[in-house]
Amino acid sequence: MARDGEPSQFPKTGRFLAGRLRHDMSQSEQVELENMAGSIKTYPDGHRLIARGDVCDHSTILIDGFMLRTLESDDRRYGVSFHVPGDFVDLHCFALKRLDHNIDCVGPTTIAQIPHSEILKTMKERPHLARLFWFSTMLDAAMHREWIMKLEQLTAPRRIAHIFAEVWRRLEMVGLGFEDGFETPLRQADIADMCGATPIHTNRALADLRKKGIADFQRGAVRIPDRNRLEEFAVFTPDYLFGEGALYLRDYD
Amino acid sequence: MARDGEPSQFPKTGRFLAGRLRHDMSQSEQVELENMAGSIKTYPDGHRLIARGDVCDHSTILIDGFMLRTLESDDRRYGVSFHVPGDFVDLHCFALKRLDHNIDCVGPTTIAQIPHSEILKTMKERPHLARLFWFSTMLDAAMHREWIMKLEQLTAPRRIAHIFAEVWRRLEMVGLGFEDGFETPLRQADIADMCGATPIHTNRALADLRKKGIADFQRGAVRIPDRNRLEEFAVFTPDYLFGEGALYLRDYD
DNA sequence: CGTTGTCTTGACTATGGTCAAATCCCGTGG
DNA sequence: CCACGGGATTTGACCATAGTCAAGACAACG
Repeated sequence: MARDGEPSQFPKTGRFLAGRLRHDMSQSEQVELENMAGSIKTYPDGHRLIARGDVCDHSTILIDGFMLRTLESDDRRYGVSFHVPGDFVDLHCFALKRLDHNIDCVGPTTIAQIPHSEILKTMKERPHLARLFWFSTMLDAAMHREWIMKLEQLTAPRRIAHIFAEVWRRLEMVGLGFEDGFETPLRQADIADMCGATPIHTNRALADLRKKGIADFQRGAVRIPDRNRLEEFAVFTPDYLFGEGALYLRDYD
Repeated sequence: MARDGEPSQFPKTGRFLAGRLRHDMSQSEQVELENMAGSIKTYPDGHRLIARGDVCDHSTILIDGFMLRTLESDDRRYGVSFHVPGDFVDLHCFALKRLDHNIDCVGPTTIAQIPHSEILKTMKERPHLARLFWFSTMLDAAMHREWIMKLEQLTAPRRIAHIFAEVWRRLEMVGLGFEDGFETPLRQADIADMCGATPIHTNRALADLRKKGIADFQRGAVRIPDRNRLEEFAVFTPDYLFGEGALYLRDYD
């Protein structure tokens, strides 16, 4: 199943850009990146790795587990994006200095951190690798945009189906998908936060997906009998993930 | 009214990052940027500058007028973000190569374009300026995130109020706001596209804002009697714009 | 003046929120 | 092994927000 991203050779950063532009990284860039990453750390479910407004001097690569980017308002938490292994979750804050959002762990997670001084050095000495870093943050922006459209376009059951479709694809890109779905520590309340619905409505929407035979979400795993049916229901087109497809990049220059 | 951004000295790029990190640009960087920009062009209302999937070898700085980033699905147009003068509207595509979205003109617009070869040179020779470019794209991502939350959190009248509050502030940052509101060529249908509502519902929501005395949107201009009331109604906090406020950046390093 | 696009209004339906309560699930302690 | 407790999930009844279809008013422009 694992296609790209060699976690064995590069245990900390082997999944970075897997399925996208990893093929455009030279061996020496891959080694360089791996060496930039500091010691491996683990966090429990629900841990808030970074809070809005924190000044940060390092960025985090997610090795194992899942994370949620969140914003808070009126005592409610809103999910703005979801992260899977290989994602450079807060590279944004290298350019922004302060992060405008929180980074929350969903389930137990394993990470490594890269000091911003290393990234600055990369910008000065390795413009090609720097551009790949930039690319990875632009990928997040493209996913944000797609999600904005989907929030505007879709009803709750379809929004949830869209989340499932996207996460499944992204997990496959880093070698973590299964034939019939994927594993996830998400709770219904997390999904509610992610699609801006109440937990109660989310519950009914999940029941609807189950009844329709589109997706069966149960404690820790999503089973999807028919990918086409799911993606059609969710009006999901994977181009914006910049994997294979209409927007796929062969390489730079 | 104009605080930052000196369009006289730098007619093409003088508003870039005005109100944010422009103070962190050296005189030589400002000159360099201005020189990178090609000839000035104008486009009519509704012109689609770039379409999703286009491969681009230059990026556009908006000098005058307004633009809308849009995505299309099921024959409907969805606005994902709005742009004001000084915005580097499609710098994203330097890193992404193909753009995942469209760039549409709202009203007549004036722009200049910067070839990607120049930006590549900047990355190799001027890492500090390159980082400011990156910053400006991360600003877009931060605005996307805020908008995701607002879509999840707010009803239609409040969404519209939020758009007004944000656009007003951003126009002020580049010296184009007025005491009591701002001018805009937006139609009700555009606002509908931007907040994911039907034109009919948007019309009622605008009537609601008018009745409440929060904002009066009329052909080409928005009049806002009381900023505090608008921002409170919209649950608007300007931090995420990275102007003055909790997330403000003094400078890099 | 009529044509066209934009805006406005009305009546009805569907999607999602709120409050309240019941049930399920699983780890803990007896 | 079984009762207990707390979090997570499920169900029901009712209300609010937003979409749909249809039609009318308004304004700008020829």
